[in-house]
Amino acid sequence: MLSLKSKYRTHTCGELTEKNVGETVTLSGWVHRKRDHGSLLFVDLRDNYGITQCVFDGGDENLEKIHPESVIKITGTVVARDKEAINDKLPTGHIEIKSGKWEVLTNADVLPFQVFGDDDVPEDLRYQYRFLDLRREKLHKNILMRNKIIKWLRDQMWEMGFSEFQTPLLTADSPEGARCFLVPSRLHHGKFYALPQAPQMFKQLLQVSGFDRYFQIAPCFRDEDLRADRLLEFYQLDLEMSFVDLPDVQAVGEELLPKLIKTFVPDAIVSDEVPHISFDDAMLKYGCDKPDMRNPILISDVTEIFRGSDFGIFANAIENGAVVRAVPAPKSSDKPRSWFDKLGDYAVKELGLGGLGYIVFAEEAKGPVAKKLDEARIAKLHEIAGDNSSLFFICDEEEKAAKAAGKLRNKLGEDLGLINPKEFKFCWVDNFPFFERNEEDGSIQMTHNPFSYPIATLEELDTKDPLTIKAAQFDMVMNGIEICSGGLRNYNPEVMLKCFNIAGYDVENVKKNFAGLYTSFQYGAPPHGGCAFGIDRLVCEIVGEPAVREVVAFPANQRGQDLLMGSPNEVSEQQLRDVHIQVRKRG
RNA sequence: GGGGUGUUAGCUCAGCUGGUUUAGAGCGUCUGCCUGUCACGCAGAAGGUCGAGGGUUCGAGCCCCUUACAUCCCGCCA
Repeated sequence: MLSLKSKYRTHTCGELTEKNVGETVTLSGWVHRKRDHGSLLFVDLRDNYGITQCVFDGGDENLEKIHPESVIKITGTVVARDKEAINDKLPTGHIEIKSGKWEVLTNADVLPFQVFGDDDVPEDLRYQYRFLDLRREKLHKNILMRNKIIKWLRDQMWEMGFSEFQTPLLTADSPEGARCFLVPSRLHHGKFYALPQAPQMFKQLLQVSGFDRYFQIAPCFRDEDLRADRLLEFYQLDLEMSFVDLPDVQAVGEELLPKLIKTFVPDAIVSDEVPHISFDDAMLKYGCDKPDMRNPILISDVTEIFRGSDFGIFANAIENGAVVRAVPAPKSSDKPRSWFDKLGDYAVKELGLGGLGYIVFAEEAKGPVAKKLDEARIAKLHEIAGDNSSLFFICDEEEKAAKAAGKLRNKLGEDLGLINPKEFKFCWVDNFPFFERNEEDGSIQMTHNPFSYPIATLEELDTKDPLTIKAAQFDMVMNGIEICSGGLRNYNPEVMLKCFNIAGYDVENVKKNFAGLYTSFQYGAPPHGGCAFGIDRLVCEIVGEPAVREVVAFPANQRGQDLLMGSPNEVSEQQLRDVHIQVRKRG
């Protein structure tokens, strides 16, 4: 390994121990903290590798005045600390540097916020001084962890026989999905490059090119509104394989993910099995397409129990096509009235429901809904809920009811403490519908990206109701977070044209929008499939950060600005002229 | 584009139902003291257009309206 020694240091700030006692050493780093006792001065010196305490016996007037975060070089002798003075919190806590000489390398001004400690600091200040923020312990650790995870993932992919590729960042706008970032072309008047939303077509072309197994730690760009878990530019572990069926692609995820968590979260309880859940089942039982499998609550459809009952609101709605979904809350029968009222508020405010009906199954069935139902119906509901539980009812049009029930399931799981944060559970969600009906104009459109393969023969595509056709497409979900999406690709030009045809596109359109890929399919394309893992989100889960910006060194803020570099910014008139652009007036 | 929450010292926050003349505390900064601290301690000082603008009121940090900014969510987006 390359030595870390230089004219600035003989050791790092994290490596000296009792073994080094008596040695004369030189350290360089940031003044983390000073403790001034008059004629005795302690300086904690920090670098990437750790913190070492330096003592100036007799004090030092000049050093006392220096600001924290100034960079200094200290030469001194390693001495063992007295027993009482040992600091077990530091790896170097058994020794200290009895200092002779020191020298300022660079001075720091008064800081806009403290590097030491874990004070809350406003986001905009943190971004404006990201280099200071990155010195702080938590963020510094997160970034180093990300570093290790990416190296580990890359090693795993190599071991599994994948080859690593780079694909263009200046490419063409692809017609589906998110908005692209555009880059004007200087050489081609009025034309634009687009930054890739993902290297989708390139990785497929690499399959057609015969490379068999592709992977890339790929930057992806999407010009959409941001969230805590979304960035303008983010990274995916992108992979693609030839001559595979769905289970072959999924095997990569099953091999990779549980092992990843076990490697980087030592106290995690990781379940190796990755159950398959169909999209329809996920929407019914979990109320979303990314169920958190740690949550034991299962949603039931109880439409038939309420049909024709005396509970008029539901019975009438059912006649008009609504469904009723029941969400059980285990061991909640002793909750006070206020708990139920709060959930009712939540349902109205957050879920947009008219209200939240419920039955409490204590000694007897209680609650306003129970009064309206006969014994037989109550017995059936009791069976679903279990003893000492309550059952919440959501009645609405199917998709809305399912989604609201899913959100309630998540909230109950959290509120009732049913989720163990140390646990990591996975599942596959598959059998997504290939087509869906456009709510606005009633037309048939593709649900997923246009590259996925239908689970249907050409003949079935011709004869079956398109809405019943499923896609060879899957998501991998970890603890309720979608961490991977993939599937088999549509490599057969005939099938591809048929699918586009059903969605209302003609041959010319396909040839135009997918020119390169479509052409390549005319010359022998292997059956292929692949997927992509969201690296930023994975790192978040591993280090326990809810926000993806906490695991990226230089993220844009929620408005897509980089306050440190000042992007996006205006450019000169000449630069605009070079790329043949005129900025329109606002409004 | 829409909704929730927030904005008081460099930073974190308190400030009751609108009414102690001078808006408080901790951290940081500055000055002084301190030989065993490691969140060092002690004494003192500086530091405020209460985001901005308008309104209600005898009186507004607090109530109302407008607006800016931040953040989280919906739409959008894998």
